[in-house]
Amino acid sequence: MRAKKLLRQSELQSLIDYNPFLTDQELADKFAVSIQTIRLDRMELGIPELRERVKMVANDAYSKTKTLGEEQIIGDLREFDPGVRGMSVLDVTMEMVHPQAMTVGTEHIFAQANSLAMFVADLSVYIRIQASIEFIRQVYAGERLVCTAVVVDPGKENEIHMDVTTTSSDAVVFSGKFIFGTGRSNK
Amino acid sequence: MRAKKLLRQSELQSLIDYNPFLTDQELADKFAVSIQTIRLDRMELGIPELRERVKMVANDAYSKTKTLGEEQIIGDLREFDPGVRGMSVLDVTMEMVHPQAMTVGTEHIFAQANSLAMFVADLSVYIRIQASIEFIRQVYAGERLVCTAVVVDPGKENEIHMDVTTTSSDAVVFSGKFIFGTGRSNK
DNA sequence: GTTATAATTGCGAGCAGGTAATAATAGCGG
DNA sequence: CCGCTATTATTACCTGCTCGCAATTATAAC
Repeated sequence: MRAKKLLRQSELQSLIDYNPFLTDQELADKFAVSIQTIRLDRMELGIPELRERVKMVANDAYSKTKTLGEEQIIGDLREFDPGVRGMSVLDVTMEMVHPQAMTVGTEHIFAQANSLAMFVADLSVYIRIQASIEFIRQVYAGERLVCTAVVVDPGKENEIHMDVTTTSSDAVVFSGKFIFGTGRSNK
Repeated sequence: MRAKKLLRQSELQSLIDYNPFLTDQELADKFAVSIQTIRLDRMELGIPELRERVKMVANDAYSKTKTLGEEQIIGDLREFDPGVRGMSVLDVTMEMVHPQAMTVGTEHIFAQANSLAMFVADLSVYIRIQASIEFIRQVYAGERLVCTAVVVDPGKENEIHMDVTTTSSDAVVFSGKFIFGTGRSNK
């Protein structure tokens, strides 16, 4: 008797982990058990009700897309000399890796570099951006990416040139040259 | 009177856009109006109830972390000829724009292009990627980005060359040349 | 001013997906 | 067979709505 219950509860746990959008009724059907049993199981396992689960997922997602959407800098800004140079640090989390390869999507590496460069250049609006970039090696979860952006040629009118390099424990993983066309004289 | 209503509705729209977790009661308080008015406004604007909104965010987030984490393609794959060419479509949502400038972060445009290119090249693992890219103009929420990736030089050993172009209603917003170093002979 | 029309507000019922509490029943181990 | 756990049933209540209908208030039209 006890075995059956434990089995069901562990399956319930992973079922809900996998799909948090299931109602108690649906779960009860899957296990051919009454809805009350499911509720008891949830209580014993400390699993909140559907709506709370959905809310949690939504909140997670929301704060995640917010940090990716509303801040300028992807990663933490560590050094900053406006119009001159800047440095940011990005810790690679599991969410950033493609599970099959276990490597970080290059879009994240690019996003860190690009956002830092734009922030240093103080460009929320651009006319045109050109870049020559290179991803030198793959990056794995747990690595700490240190990105440095330096303005190299403030000479030309309406253009800001910038060198951006990302390293992980002193090995270069990304480097790029950015040219921002601003449509304004970069005073 | 109609002016007041329209103003409130547009504010309501952006309020909910900004924070979908508000109940009708909370919204009614903010506008110093009855809860029924809020409900009428929501209906006229086609805004679903709180729980539906939360569910949508959660679903989005859920499928997003899945597509961004478990699939290679950011955007919807529309055409695909393995090793030859591919096309993907990405609808720009509010979450992708930087609110100050109302323009899309270039990292999203890059992510679409890069992931499509890697998918067409069938590269989950790379040795080195070089790219020369250009963001030609800014992109705003609501635009539909159509990205095309074409393999242009399958000649060289251990290298895949690819041209990637992103357009929005037939105007080019991004173009890039990617060179993937594979460390394998591309059969 | 006096209507027509639009906007707002106020109920009451009902629904989904629960919580909480309490009671009845089934199943098995000793 | 007794006792205990597991399961099921029942009921009341909750939130955040929808739906339908009526009443009131504000604004525009004549």
